[in-house]
Amino acid sequence: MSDVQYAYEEAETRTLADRVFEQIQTAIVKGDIPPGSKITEPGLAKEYGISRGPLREAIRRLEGRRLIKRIPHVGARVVSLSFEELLDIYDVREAMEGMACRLAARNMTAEEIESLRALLARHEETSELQEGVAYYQKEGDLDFHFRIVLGSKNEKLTELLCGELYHLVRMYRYQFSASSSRPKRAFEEHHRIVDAIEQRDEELAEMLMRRHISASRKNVEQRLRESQAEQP
Amino acid sequence: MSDVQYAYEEAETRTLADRVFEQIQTAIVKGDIPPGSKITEPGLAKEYGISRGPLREAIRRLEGRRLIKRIPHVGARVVSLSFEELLDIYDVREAMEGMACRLAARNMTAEEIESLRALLARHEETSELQEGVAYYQKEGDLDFHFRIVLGSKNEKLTELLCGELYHLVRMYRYQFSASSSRPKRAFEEHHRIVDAIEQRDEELAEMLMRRHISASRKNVEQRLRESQAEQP
DNA sequence: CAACGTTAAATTGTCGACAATTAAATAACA
DNA sequence: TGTTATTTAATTGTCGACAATTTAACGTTG
Repeated sequence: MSDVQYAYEEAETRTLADRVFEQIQTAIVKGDIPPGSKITEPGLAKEYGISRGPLREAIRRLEGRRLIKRIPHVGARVVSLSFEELLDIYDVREAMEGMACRLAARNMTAEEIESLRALLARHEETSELQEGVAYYQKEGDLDFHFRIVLGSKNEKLTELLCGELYHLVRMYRYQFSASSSRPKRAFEEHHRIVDAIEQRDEELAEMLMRRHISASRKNVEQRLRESQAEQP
Repeated sequence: MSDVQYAYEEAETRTLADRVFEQIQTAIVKGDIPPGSKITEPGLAKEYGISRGPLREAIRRLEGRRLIKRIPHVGARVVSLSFEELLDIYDVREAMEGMACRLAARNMTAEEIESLRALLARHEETSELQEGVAYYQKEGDLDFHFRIVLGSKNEKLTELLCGELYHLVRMYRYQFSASSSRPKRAFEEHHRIVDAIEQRDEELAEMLMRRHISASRKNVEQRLRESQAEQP
């Protein structure tokens, strides 16, 4: 966590509010501040060693990013997604990442595609070693999707997906994690997607990505309904 | 501007920062504060009659919403989109509104569909009266799209489109406005979209919406390139 | 002892003052 | 006259104090 390793000459020029914004954001995304928690200003201010002014600015920025919900004169809480919202995210991802994949087939460089292939190969190795460890697999899965979004070269698409939706996905990655039979399927699907991108087949690339996300949505939906039926 | 007309018993409970946030946002979206303008804190604070504290919080929230870009120790500016970003937005809209239209065909109530039909009828009237007035047409066009997004009943989709992208569309509605031949076509397309929604034909609804947005993207792209060629 | 009202504590909202940094204006020099 | 230093002004960043509101704790009363 120390900044020492980055021995930049350019002295820390960022603002306190900016740094705390990122710290709180990663804390939320990593789960250190769980969904639904209350954000108390004096508490966090003391924790981060700053006054309430910059802290409030950081909170307002997170509010704009929809990671925090605020009620006037009452306080701020980390967002907490319902089952419906969790599933809603999949539909949004299907639409946007489908488009991202189409654009990636158009705009990715040969080097980027090759690097994507290498990433898949690494995943395949580690997943052979650690069977069923869905956690690592999930982070790797996001890496894959992340690169394709970047490959679209569409700034707005990237902002919305990487700067907003993926935070939520990471927050709820436990709920998002697929069943033990999915990973193998997912790998195959990833490979086919890269194939389509490499062949510059935009339509196929979009279709495969949409199916891929739609399939994991169905998977998660079923699991959610099961766990919901257990404890009503 | 007086709040007197709203004789709510619940006294104005919102925060200064909240109100100013909305005021600045609408000022930006309406063009009163044009793209690229500098936001000076003392200036706006005096204009809105508040201190810099709440004003800064409002700015940070707008920064989170990506309507303002800030550079530490230098200042904040209203975002300013390049041609590429302007076109990028169309691709994002094609993807998200296509999905919204698919979901609307699934989830819109009969009343909502009827109301949508009525809206189209009103537009047809006014557009017959005022030929070629692209401005009104454009606002009406957004109304149409707005309702379909709401009809999707997907909260995340609605947040991202209505709470983020549409602000940019409104900001640049002048550049976004189509050529004089488009409105007639657009009307027909709108009608077909409503038909598909009414028939609960999800695939067709999505496809028609995607074509609709893709067509106006092509239209705008051509116009942008022309005006770009005139003054390089 | 449950429900209500009152008081006390804690939290949020707002402001003005001061420090730090950047931008502008002026002066010095080639 | 044009360019670089230096000083000045303006703007941004941070803090602590106080007011307003909500939450909690407490005691009262039926």
